[in-house]
Amino acid sequence: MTLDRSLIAGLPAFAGLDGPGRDAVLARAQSSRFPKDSEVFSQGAEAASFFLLLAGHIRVVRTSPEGHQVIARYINEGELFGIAVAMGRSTYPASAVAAVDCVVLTWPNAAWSDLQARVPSFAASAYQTIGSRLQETQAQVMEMSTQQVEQRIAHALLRIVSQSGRKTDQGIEIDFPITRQDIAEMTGTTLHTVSRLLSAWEDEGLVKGGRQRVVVTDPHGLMVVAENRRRK
Amino acid sequence: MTLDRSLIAGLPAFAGLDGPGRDAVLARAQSSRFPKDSEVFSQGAEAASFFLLLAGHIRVVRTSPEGHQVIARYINEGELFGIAVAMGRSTYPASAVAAVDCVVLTWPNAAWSDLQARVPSFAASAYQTIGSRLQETQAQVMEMSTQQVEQRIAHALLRIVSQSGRKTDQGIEIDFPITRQDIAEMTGTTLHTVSRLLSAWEDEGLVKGGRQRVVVTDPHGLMVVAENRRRK
DNA sequence: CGCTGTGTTGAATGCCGTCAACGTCGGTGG
DNA sequence: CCACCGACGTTGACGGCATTCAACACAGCG
Repeated sequence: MTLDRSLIAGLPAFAGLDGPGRDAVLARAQSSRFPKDSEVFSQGAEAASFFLLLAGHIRVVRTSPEGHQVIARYINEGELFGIAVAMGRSTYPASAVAAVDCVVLTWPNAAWSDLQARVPSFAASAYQTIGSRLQETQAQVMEMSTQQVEQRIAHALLRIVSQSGRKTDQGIEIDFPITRQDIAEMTGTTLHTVSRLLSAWEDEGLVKGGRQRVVVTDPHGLMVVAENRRRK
Repeated sequence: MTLDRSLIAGLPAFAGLDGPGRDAVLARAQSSRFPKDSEVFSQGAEAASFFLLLAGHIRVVRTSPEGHQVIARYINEGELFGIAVAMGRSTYPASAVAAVDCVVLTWPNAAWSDLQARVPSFAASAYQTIGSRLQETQAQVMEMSTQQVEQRIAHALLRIVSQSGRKTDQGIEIDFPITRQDIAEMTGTTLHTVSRLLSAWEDEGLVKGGRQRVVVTDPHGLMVVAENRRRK
């Protein structure tokens, strides 16, 4: 089936591609649906494909040998992911789990070198994606080295709402289900500490919590917390 | 001046390149010397060039707005660095400082797209470099999330000696000057904690310290510490 | 010979993880 | 429809690890 071009027009991965170029890229792709909590790919598995998220939200999870889980990032609509092939890897370094029902474009790795040659701007977009992930990850290392838990969690929340926020009359809401445990795994802390801090922030009117739900009611106030600028 | 080809034969960045291909790459490069403690490039500066380290050791340092420093990595001989252009960045995200006197190959960014087209395997090597740095950085996030300071420092030392170790009769020595403060900035801790742990390990016969000097005398024993497997 | 950078060590504080208990929501099956 | 159960969330108490504060030792260098 031919994909509706309007679905993918305007995505960064397709920026600067004319109609024929887009078609060349899309011709090799297959669209499929992943229900909530299903795995798109699995850590350590042979990397056979790379992906683009058309709709939904996906979390990328790394599990340590001892069984600790860390959420490396959330993938938003329009982003490439699982591009192990572009990094010269043969296995996926993490697992990708649908945070909600998702629609995903899938390319076989075999298409990569061909696409790279014929549609350079598509490959360039993939490389830039990797570059900005490296940036973000290094920024995260800095955060974990220099900031305390409270600032890290505040930053993490602000990052999520800026990328995946949905405006409501209460404030900006994270538009996928996220548990305290999830936030803990993003920030290298425990769900207890996250819960305590969210409760405290709720008392201060900065956020509003719910079951698998977080609404930032005062982004500016939360920014003050994130930069450790408030009087205690 | 024409570079001696033997200097760069066998580097990963030149793997799979025939003589003419190598020459095409080298023709655009310039070799220069950086004395100890000098900056090859500076965080935030306009990225005008990319580099390859021919000899010496370079540390890549990120400084936060509040002035905290973090050592993102050490560059070893034969590695590409400062390849902002391959990530689509216009400024350097970190500073590069010579840990010892260094010899560096420099390409102007303008050469990038040309080289990418004419010598694809050179570009591929650069992309793979970025890919493995992303990997390593994500592994570091996992470490910082799940392990305590003692294990992190042990891992960091083992990583350094495996990449930049020099065999001596005492054990494996880090072959560039490194302070306790440096180790602290690599692992997100303080020089005090590093000093305490190194002293303790010296008592146990695992390492041997000196001024800006660390020798691992019992790599296997240190590995046991790194994996938290020892009886206290 | 003093100064600066580096390293060591002790003592006190405090952040945050751990342990524990309980509360609440939502789905499921009888 | 209701009872049950598991997942998720909250809160208190405690303790340990690592930072912080402080003082000192030592080496290299001008």
